[in-house]
Amino acid sequence: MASDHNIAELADLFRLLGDTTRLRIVLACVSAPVSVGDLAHKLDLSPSLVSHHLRLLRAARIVKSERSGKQVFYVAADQHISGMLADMLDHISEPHPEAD
Amino acid sequence: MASDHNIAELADLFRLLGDTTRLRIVLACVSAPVSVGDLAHKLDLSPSLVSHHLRLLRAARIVKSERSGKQVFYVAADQHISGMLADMLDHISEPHPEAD
DNA sequence: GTAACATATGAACATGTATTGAATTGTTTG
DNA sequence: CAAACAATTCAATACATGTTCATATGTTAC
Repeated sequence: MASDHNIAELADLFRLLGDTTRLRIVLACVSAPVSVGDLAHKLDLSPSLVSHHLRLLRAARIVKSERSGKQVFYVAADQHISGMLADMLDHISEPHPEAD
Repeated sequence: MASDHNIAELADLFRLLGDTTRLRIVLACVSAPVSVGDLAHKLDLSPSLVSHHLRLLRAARIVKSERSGKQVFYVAADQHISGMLADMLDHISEPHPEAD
């Protein structure tokens, strides 16, 4: 079964991905590193907001960061994250059978 | 790529699973139907709170309900949900490689 | 029908958190 | 060193939501 610690950690992961803005940010840098500014521009968000969210995502090891000159690039932390997100998108895009 | 609608739906799913109490409830009825009272007793929660959460989970098609006499039994809505949760638990329980 | 039980709902409260804008830190270029 | 750019941090605000308690609905047994 699932330990309390695992449940808490899993809930943390879900909670972070459960915000539309944060999820868009993760999906935008899931396949290749993107700078904070590019993310902000691409998603029409303020750099400040993007940075706030990236800090949380980084702390949870959902993304990792790498500095290159003035810019900092973020990308999905590992294959687990990107693969999981792909699976979840598959799950969502499938037709929902009617049930109660 | 992921449409806005898909992103919103996926974020909803994650958001609902991102609460410890709700996640415990889902995990407790992932393999077999459990009544509201049993869930409350097993998880040491008030029936009211459990019912509130089940309503949200049911609306999002994460669980489905079936009445049997006075009791209402809840169980994971489909294989996608239970399989996804198993995968996620695997992901969490694996050791985290050190990275930045 | 009434009583007892199981579940659901409503309102109120407390807590958490997403967002914003200003100020700060870090980095490169002159 | 100063200026310009990128990113981060801080404080404040607005909003969402988890929890509680009281009340209501639905079901079975007497």
